[in-house]
Order: sequence, then structure tokens, then C-alpha cells
Amino acid sequence: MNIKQELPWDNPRFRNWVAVARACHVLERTLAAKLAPLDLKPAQLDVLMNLYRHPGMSQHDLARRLLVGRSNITMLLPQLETRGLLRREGDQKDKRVLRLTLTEAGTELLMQALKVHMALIEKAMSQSTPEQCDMIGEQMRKIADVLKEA
Amino acid sequence: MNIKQELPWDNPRFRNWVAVARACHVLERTLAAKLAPLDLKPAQLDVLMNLYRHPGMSQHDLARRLLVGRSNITMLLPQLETRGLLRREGDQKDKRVLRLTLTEAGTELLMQALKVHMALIEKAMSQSTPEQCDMIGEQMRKIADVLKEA
DNA sequence: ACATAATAGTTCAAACATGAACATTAAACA
DNA sequence: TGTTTAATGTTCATGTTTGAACTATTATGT
Repeated sequence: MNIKQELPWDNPRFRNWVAVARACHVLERTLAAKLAPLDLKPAQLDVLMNLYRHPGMSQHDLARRLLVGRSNITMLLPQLETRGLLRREGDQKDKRVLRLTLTEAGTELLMQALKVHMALIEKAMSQSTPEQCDMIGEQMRKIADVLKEA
Repeated sequence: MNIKQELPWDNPRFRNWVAVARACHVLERTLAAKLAPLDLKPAQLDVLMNLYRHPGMSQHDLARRLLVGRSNITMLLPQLETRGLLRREGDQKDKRVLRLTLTEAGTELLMQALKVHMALIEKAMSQSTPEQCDMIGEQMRKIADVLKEA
């Protein structure tokens, strides 16, 4: 009987983390639906966002930031490059790396997508006070740090 | 220039949600790695967990709980059934539905996997006080609720 | 300099997820 | 009853993700 007391569902940390995972999942799915009219998937939006903030990134850097394999990037970029949303240019000093930058069109589309993303997050987080929101962010950053060494 | 003030990255809610998504992603990947020795993927663990808590579930119910399409379940279950981890039995009253239950072996494997999962979550959430942890869970449940109607 | 290591990106096959179309069964209702 | 509508699960085609093997280039160490 006391095995039941050891079950994860009786553990607050477990239950609460499950809630985090569910919220993430729901938001991701909702975002995918709202992004469909722009013909953009969440993964592609992530690419555009990162290139906007870090122009000239290499594909390897991008992969690490997105927590994804390098081959994934190789498969992902041609779609966006063909649509004229980004450029891939060889680095002069190191002929192995390709430098990535957004085009005008890419920046344009990103801004539209960000409106959608932003609205969704506003809706989701509007339940929390600014203090709660900051606390959540702070804890989550700690979690990501702790797990990187795991 | 004041366009910069409108950028999402200057918005606390945006920045903090990005942290949530990253933490989720990192934990998911870490869990996948730690679960590999058991030859179990996170999605499969989710199935076992839900069947443990709700024996006799239908495939449709399971799909809705996992926030996933029905066809996904159809593709997912045979692997687990073949390994003898669960049973699928036709409902007597409604010949359309299949009732799902864990076998002994399934329960056994689930318990092992839960130890791994639990340890990971403990490590992640150990940064937070119990009050913070509960608050996070509460907010996340609200978010999931709000987005269900979006 | 030269051989060895490591790094950036690609290719490919396999695993996985997704949504539309379908078959079977049940419910609604005329 | 008989017809229509809805629900459950499967199939299939498509697109995505992954990791291992590969090429090309740079760094390291002797």
C-alpha cells in the first residue's frame, strides 16, 4: 500500500511538471494552426527568429540553439532559401561554414508571424501577474541550465 | 527606432515563455536519452502512464489525452502490444472501440521508466521552492485551459 | 612539414507524425 | 422500421526528424 505514496502522481513536482509539458504542447499545436495561413511551421519560425537576432550565424550554431541535429538544419533551410526568406553565403576565412542571413522578405514574414506568436503568448500568459511571469521565466532558465550538464 | 520597443524580445511575457519552451525541449531530449536503455521513447512512456492511470481507455480517449491524432495511436500501439506491454480488447457493448490495459510486464517497465522520469524532474525542479513549484503548475494548468478554447 | 584530430555541412535510410479518405458500427430521427 | 448522421479505428501518402556514414576543410601535435 505504501507503494502508492511513492507514485509520481502524488509528488507535486511531478504533477506540476506534467502541467508545464502539457501547456507547452498545447501552445505549440495552437501556434502551428495559427501560423498555417502564412505557410510557416513553428520550426521554421524558430529559424527566422534566431537569424533575426543573430545574423551571420553558421548552420551549426543554429542547430545547437534550436536543440536539433545538424542534418535537420540542412533539410530545413532549402525550403526557406527557395522561398527567398534567407541567404546562405560561404564564409571567407573558413570555407567550411555557411553564414545565414534573413532577406527583406524573410524579415517581413517574420514580423507577421511574430504578431501571431505574440498574440498567442499574450493570451496564454495574461493569466499571470508580471511577478509570477518573471518568476516562471527565471525558474525555467535555471532548469535549462541544470539539465545541460545532465 | 521605436519599432524596437515593440519587438517581442523586449516583452517579458514573450521572453519568459521562450524560456518555458526551451526548458521543456531540453527536458524532453534528456528524458529520451535516459530512457534509451529501456528501449522506450517519451511518447511510449506517455501511453503507459495514461493506461496505468486510466485502465480500459479507448484509443480515441488516449489520443485526446495525448493531444495527438487517432492515427498516431494506431501506429504507436502495435509496437507496445507486440512487446507484451499492453492488451487491446474489443468492447462488448460497442464493437467499435478497443479497450486498452497494461499487462504485468507493461506495469513493470512503466515503474522502471518512472524512476528515471521522476529523477529527472526532481533534478530540474529542485531549484524551486514548493510554493514556486505549485504556482508554476497552477499557472500552466490555466494556460492549457485558456488555449483549449483558442 | 606531415600525420592525426576535429569541425562544418551533406546524404541517405529508417523512424515518426500527420491528416484525409475509408470501413465498420452505433445513434438519431423521420 | 429505414435512412441519415456521427463515432471508432485503420490505411495510406506525405512530410518531418533523426543519427550514422561521408566529403571537405581547418586545427593540433610531433
